[in-house]
Amino acid sequence: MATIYDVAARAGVSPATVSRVFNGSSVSPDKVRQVLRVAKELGYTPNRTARALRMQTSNVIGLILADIENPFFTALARGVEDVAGEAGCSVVLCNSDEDPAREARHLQIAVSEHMAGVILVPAGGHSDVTALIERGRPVVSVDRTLHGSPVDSVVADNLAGGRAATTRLYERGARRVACVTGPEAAETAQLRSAGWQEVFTERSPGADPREYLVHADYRVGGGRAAMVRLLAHPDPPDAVFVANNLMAVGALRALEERGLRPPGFGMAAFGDLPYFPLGPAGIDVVPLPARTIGATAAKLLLERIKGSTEPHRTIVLGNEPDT
Amino acid sequence: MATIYDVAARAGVSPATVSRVFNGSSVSPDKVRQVLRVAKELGYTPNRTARALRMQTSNVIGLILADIENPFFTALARGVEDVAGEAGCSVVLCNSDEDPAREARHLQIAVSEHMAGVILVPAGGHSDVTALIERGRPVVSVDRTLHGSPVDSVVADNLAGGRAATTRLYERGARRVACVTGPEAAETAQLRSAGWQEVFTERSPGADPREYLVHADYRVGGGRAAMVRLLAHPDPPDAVFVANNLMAVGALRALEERGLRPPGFGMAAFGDLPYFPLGPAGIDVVPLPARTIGATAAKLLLERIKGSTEPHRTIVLGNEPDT
DNA sequence: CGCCCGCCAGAAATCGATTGCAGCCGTAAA
DNA sequence: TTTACGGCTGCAATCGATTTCTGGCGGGCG
Repeated sequence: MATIYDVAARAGVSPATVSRVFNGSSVSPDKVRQVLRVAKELGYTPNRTARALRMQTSNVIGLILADIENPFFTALARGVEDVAGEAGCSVVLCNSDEDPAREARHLQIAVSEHMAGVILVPAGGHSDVTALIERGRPVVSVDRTLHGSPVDSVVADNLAGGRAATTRLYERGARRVACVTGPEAAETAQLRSAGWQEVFTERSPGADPREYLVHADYRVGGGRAAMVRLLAHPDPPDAVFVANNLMAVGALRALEERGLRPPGFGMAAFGDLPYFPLGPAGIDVVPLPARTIGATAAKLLLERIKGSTEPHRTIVLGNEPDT
Repeated sequence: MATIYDVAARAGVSPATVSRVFNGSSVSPDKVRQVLRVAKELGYTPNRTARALRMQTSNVIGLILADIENPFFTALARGVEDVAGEAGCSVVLCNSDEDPAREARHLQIAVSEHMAGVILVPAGGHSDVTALIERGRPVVSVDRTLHGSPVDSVVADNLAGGRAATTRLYERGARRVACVTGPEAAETAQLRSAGWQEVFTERSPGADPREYLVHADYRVGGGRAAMVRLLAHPDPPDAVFVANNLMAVGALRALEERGLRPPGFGMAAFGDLPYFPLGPAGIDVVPLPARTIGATAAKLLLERIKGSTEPHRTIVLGNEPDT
């Protein structure tokens, strides 16, 4: 690998000059030309490690996802990449798998790799990002908020979405709408089911919401099991609001196994169904602008990296599809 | 951030000793204890950037994917992560989006970030990995082989899979099996359709294979369009072999729009359908062990990183599901 | 004609870790 | 008692870039 010294020697200048050529300080035009020519000849690229060490920062931003196999998160990642790429940053992606320990390890790496900033889907609800913050590295949380830390957040309107989805099911004639939501600890799960519950208590006044609400794990298997449980109720629901995409797939499977399917059995889902082969097919989808969430988060992060010190914001995006 | 000098000063030893404590050289037991205590007090973590600069290598391995939104690749990524994580390496994931230019940029970064090695889904068929190789950084290609470079490869048995899928459709009574495959430039697309063609010419001797083979882009939209074209044939097929998961989804949509669906209209797909809500539902799936491919590649890469100099291998994995 | 200022370029310090080399000390062998 | 040896330890060089400081040079102004 050609270093800055090789270029300097061959161009008959000092390393400082070469550095200045690449970092836009004042260098006489002929030396600029000279240096660029040699650099091209030698195939020189600045060593990012050395640069990061010296500058105490890099142009890499970290993106820590909770589940890399969930299309919602990968779409979000696309949004981040699009914006970051345009700004000349590279994105490195890590997978916490909803495990706070793995998340902590990745955050640690972000610090010691001098990443310029981090976009994080907090796994535990109490992720510790102080190490980043102390070093002036901005953090943006996405999909879920991060309490008690000075970070920006970008989330969907979970409460309104839950409400809207449930309302639509009732308007389509459902008598009793159940709810499959995520883990109790998950903020999104709470909000989405809270939206459901508001409408449920109003529209199904006699019934006990607790009997029609099941917490699962936001994954296919969990959604299926939850649906099975709901169908076993003595007075079973005739529609269901499922709080995320993967569980909706699971719930559909459970229904299918019993010969049920939308729209006969009403279903609404929060977030677009992944690669659903059969159009909407009677399922009400509350759009979740994954890509926009990612893009917005990336913009916020880049602003912070550039030095913005505005008060920290939580941006709640409406439930509209990605453009 | 506490540095090695802070620890050294506070523990009353030299930085060299601190370094040796963390890198397992001989240090007297009491100094070890002393250093570790101080390190914990100060929350010291070695600066990976500095270390990478000095050692000319890091324990980060790069994984460059062609399409991060394709569940096949994310499953593959999981396989890589599982193995690498166990070996104490971190994985950073990049997305080339099938674009050789983006891929080149990521490879460049891999070099200048001193990554220990790279696992690559080659985008163009002629990816240039010489920069890595020259520096002794191993590269493993996955899903597709990389001609002309000294790298290990891990691929699925595309030819056999194409053959098997097509055979099964004929055995289920199909009269004429069409094929939707990937881009002409893609090796996997060629092999899978070659498998199909072998069986097709044998079982449908009168017909011209070229009329029943469509190249598309390995994405949902492309699969749908391809299927539409095939159905417009004057003597339309009554079954189709689709060469990847996403195009199968698209093809299903096209069928659905015309009131067709498996198993009435035969369909076989190469690779598991993503989050398919309705079990197999009459679709023949050639399993593609995505996770195993990733895990195998990671093992090969780690061996190379450890210094193995065995001749380079191409591992062809059979079409069996992930365990 | 002399002085000052601005522009350009180079020398050298710096970021934080690793590591070859050399010195120190204690013990065992001669 | 001297020599040798081996285990610890520290000094200082090193990785490759950035950046401050300093100095040379030329031009404009008094």
